[in-house]
Amino acid sequence: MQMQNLTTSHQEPPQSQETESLVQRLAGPSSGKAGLAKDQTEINRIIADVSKGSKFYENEKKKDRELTERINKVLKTRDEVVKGVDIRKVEANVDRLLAEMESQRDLTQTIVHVDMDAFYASVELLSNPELAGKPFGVGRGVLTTASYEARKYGVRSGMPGFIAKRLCPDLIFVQNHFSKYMDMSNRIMAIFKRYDPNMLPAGCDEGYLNITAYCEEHSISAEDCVREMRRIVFEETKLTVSAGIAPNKMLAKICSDRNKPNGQFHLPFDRKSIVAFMHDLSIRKVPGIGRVNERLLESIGIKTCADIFTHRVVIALMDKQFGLHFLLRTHLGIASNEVQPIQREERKSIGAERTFPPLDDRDKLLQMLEHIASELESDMSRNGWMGKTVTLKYKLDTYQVFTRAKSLTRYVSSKQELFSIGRDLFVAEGHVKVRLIGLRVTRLKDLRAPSPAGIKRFFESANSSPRKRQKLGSEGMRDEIYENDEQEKQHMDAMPGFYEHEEAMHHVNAVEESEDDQRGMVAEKSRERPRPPVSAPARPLTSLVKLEDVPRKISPPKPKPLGRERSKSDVGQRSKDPYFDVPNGKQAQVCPICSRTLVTDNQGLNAHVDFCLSRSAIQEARSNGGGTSADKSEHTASAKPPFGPTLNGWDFLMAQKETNPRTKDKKRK
DNA sequence: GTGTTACGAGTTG
DNA sequence: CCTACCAACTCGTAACAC
Repeated sequence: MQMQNLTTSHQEPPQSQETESLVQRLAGPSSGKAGLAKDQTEINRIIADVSKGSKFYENEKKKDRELTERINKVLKTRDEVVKGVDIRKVEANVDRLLAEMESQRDLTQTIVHVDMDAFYASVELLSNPELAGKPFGVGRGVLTTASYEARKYGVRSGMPGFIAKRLCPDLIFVQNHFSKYMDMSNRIMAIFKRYDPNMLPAGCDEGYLNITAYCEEHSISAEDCVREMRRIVFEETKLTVSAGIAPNKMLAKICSDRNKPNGQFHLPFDRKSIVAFMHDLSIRKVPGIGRVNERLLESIGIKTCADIFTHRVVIALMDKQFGLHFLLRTHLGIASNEVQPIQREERKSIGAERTFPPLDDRDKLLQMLEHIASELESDMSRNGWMGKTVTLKYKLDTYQVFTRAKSLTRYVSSKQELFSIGRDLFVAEGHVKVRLIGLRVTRLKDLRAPSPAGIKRFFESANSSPRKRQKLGSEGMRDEIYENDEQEKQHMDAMPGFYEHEEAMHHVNAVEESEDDQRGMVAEKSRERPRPPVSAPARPLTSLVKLEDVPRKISPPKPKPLGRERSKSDVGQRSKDPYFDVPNGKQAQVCPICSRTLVTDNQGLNAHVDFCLSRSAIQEARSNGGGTSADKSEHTASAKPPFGPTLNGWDFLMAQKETNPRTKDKKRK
């Protein structure tokens, strides 16, 4: 929902480059969204005007600049990488990969993505019919959603209230009523489950279903089935749903947007139609491609999924940056069609954070932090988690975000421990003016044993929605900090969707202790590792020094993805650039995909030597053993599609040629 | 060499 | 009048410590 407001730019006109792309950035997801807006450029202008000069704006400007820089590097890399390679050959190899993917295409499952129309707004409408036909937004400081009338003015979810008001002076603000949404969500999901008990909720207002079996059993067509489902939802709740029917999740999701308010779209289940469908599709529509990747891809000429094919050679040569595998699949319209509820075990972290009016009073901030620690504690105990790494996160009033982590030898979850660790981390930062502070715990241990009967584990009690509960609860200190906690409530209600559901799903199993798995006990020593001596100044500097002004030596820049410059803590450590660190190859060969030189080390791991792969990457690949995360070697997707792959580029290669028999052994490790 | 820690970036709803 | 731009989560990457 939100702040993708800062979409991207097209080739910015020469005049004021920055401004152009910035204006777009500040503007809106517009590019994608269906039928809104009178005149998007006018809207963009207003938004830019209103934001002008704010800290937020300045920060966006900076980020925009950084992105532009990053793009330039990408282009440069491209020019280098293209030199001297046999384009034809690369092309042929990619085409082979494509053919292989094509042969894996599965059209047997009927997947549906259902998506409620303006969910919160619709729910509000039910209890307040007065609002019918009027432009209104739900939420206060930040809108969680907007009625369709409001959208015509360019008002969107995630937009700050004051900007919305500017765009639409008559805008009515309605408060969030969270529990209502949750109740409604439960009712709706229950209906969906009649069609697929195994459905995958993906937020409180949407989900994926596999209706293959249902249609079969009831001898009904997919379209009729979905129509009926939508009708029933409407009859039972008076809310409308849109749906997409397709052979996999990605396509279904895109399709559900096609006839958005209260409609459905069925994509024919044949290769030709699918490829045609993808042909003109903006890559931005593809789940997993956000505003940054959109711009990155655009810079090499890719705007639509058809362009992926056109530029496949460059993508192959720069797999690392773009993710060949993922993009090829996208081009073909191939993605996962697996639908099943999220399993509890999949959770990797749990946290809490809070935004407030910028504050630099240490005591108040610590109070805040303590409060967050206690929220987190109850969240964790309520849901049965403990964890070994605690991460502090804070955002300066300049919107710059930092995280600081501390790992422990034991699992923690109590407020006391969380707070004291968080406090230490925070205090070490010195004097800072902050607008957000939060804690997150990772390396989790699940206190609720893997349930033997994993079936009933989801959704039973969705209203246990912890986050909200807590926040509504105990707010002793808060009043001291907040003039009125209106805004605060607003945050509480800000984005309930997904996580609440997940929590809900997790809620069920009985608590039972599992023995302390000591797997992670090893690096005891390393945890005690002192902070890099030089790093202190690297912290966000308090006082008057703006971060950008701090000389590099002292405050190294944030790493930039393409050729990472090394993060703060690295200052003064190694001096070589690991990015170009060439592994000690035992044998070299020609990469079958891109024809660059390929080095294979004595462990059977492969790397291209002209760029990208560092030793640690190799190490990681090695330690990854299974080759799941897509063999960190090259030619695997680096873009992380939310829809799981079925085959990755490297596997394919390996299967193709019997090279490196050892690779396999090693991988099985 | 292996395993671990730390931090920024990116996406989503 | 002023209002003042999210939260949760995952991933990739580099460095450290034995």
